Amino acid sequence: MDRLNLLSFTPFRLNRLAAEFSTALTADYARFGIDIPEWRVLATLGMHDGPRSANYVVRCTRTHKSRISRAVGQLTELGLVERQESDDDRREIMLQLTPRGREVYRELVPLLLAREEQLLSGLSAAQRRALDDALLTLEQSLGLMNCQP
Amino acid sequence: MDRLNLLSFTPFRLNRLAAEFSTALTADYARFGIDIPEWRVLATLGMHDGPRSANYVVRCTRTHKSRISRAVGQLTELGLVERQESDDDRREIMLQLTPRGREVYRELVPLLLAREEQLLSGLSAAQRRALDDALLTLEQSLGLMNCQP
DNA sequence: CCTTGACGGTTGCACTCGCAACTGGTTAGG
DNA sequence: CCTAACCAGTTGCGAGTGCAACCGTCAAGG
Repeated sequence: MDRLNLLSFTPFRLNRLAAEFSTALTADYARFGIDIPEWRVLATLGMHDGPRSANYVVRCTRTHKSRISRAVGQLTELGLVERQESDDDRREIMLQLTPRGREVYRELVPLLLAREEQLLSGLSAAQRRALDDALLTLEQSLGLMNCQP
Repeated sequence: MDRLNLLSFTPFRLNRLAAEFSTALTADYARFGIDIPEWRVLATLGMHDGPRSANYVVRCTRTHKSRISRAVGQLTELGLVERQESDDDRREIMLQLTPRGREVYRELVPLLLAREEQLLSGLSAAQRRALDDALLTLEQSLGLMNCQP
């Protein structure tokens, strides 16, 4: 076989599905004036209680540090995130949600989970488990799952 | 549960995996001086023998027409694709691979299939079937599978 | 100490992309 | 016919992104 069916080519399929999911979620972000990179910062900080360094967000989300830096700038401008330099390493910038940021997070999470549910609604429970399993295996084999502080 | 674990949030996971796959493939494209959108055009034209309209590529790949237009421009400049206006509808631009384009396609396909295989190598046969099944169901439920001429 | 290399974060720059406006061509309806 | 709405494809423009260079800080070794 010297031809390639684009529609069954996994990289293309993942790309297209990811794009579809992203644009669906954008509707929810937009309500709060933020976009994908800002959401990633918000989500990472929202997962924990204490502050986390910008670099931690970079490692967790596997997003380029310049993108994170600009997203953080945007979020502080919106008053959702606070920067404060670390005591033990003055290079690090520690980030944490402001009360308003925590509030936005709490409002946003159910919206996004509902959106995810809607997007996955075509899948049976078994299919979801199988998808989750396959994605996890891929993530591990590609080394995407290390997120230690 | 009022928190969201980003690492198990499907849109994020798809996005990250897709990005990982894309950058892996870029190494192969780059050898021929092309990038993702150019590859999509090449792949779509390569799947068939006769010429196809630019709009057909747009519908098949679900890529914005401006992106396709510029990709086609790039490919014609590289001598891999020929444009010719259609006889029965002079708005349409019919596209087809040049001999050189077909040659590049034939060289590129095995490289990309090998790369896909490498990326999926962590999955068992059953996992691959399950992944394929889940992706297909998602594609159908999102209406991504219509590609008629 | 001082130097050297590494690291966290920011920013200038070039590039790509999506949107919307536009061109030229087609179709339908009065 | 003629006009109006629509369609295929192109392009100008603004927004966002990745890269690389940069700044200030830290840690290791002489």
